[in-house]
Amino acid sequence: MKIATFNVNGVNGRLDLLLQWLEESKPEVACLQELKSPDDKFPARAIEQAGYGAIWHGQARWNGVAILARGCDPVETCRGLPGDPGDSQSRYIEAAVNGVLVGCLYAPNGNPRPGPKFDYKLAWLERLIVHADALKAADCPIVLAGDYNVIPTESDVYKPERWADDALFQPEPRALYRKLLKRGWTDAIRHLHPDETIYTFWDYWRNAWSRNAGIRIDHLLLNRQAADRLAAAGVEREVRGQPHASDHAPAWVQLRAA
DNA sequence: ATGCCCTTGCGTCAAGGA
Repeated sequence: MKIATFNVNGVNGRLDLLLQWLEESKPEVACLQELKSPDDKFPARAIEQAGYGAIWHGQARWNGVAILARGCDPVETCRGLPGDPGDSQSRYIEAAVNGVLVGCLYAPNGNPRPGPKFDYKLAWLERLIVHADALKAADCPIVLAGDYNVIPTESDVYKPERWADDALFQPEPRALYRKLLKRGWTDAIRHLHPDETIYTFWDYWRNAWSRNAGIRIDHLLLNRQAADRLAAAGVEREVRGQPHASDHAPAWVQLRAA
């Protein structure tokens, strides 16, 4: 079972690229972020014609997350990250698909720092830890996939000093990410490829793609049951190199059947 | 210290992204 996460940077603006990717990559489950689309503009018909059932939590202009399931409908279990009724940003959606619980998340960027956006990022990640703890009660494989907007270590960035002042690479969000791992979640890609240089995002600016000036911020975190079934994981870099591409590449895991 | 590039929206520039 292949589960992928892809920050599409505009689900309508890049619909053709998304459909082409679904056809070629054929994930059983696809977690999408940065839809940049309100709910009523989500391209549900085109995605259905591509063979995918879908649930989505959109928002005009920014944010927005969706879960796609090949040949079936995801069974929604949660919409919006719990823990703050005042949080109206569409950054979390969760569903059961063929016995696997999948959380699709888009963590806040947090820039500029310091300031309210950085505070919101830290509070959001704290809430994610609380929710992830609660999920552990479920006796099934769980995958928390998405754009965490956290560069975990110096190995995950082409030039650490360039990102030293950026919210993505601050000690606080990195500590929260480590806290998640310590509580029993496995960073699938790093687990299988401990020494490889792997990026999932390349800035549109400064020819970052052609220089391979990337960072790794899209992660798939696995609970114990999912980690026990982990067969392979990687990043589909070639997607980033296409014309009119998103600034992120899809990342994926392959889980063995139970 | 800032811009760089790219998206969306009732837009003709602003705001957000990372």
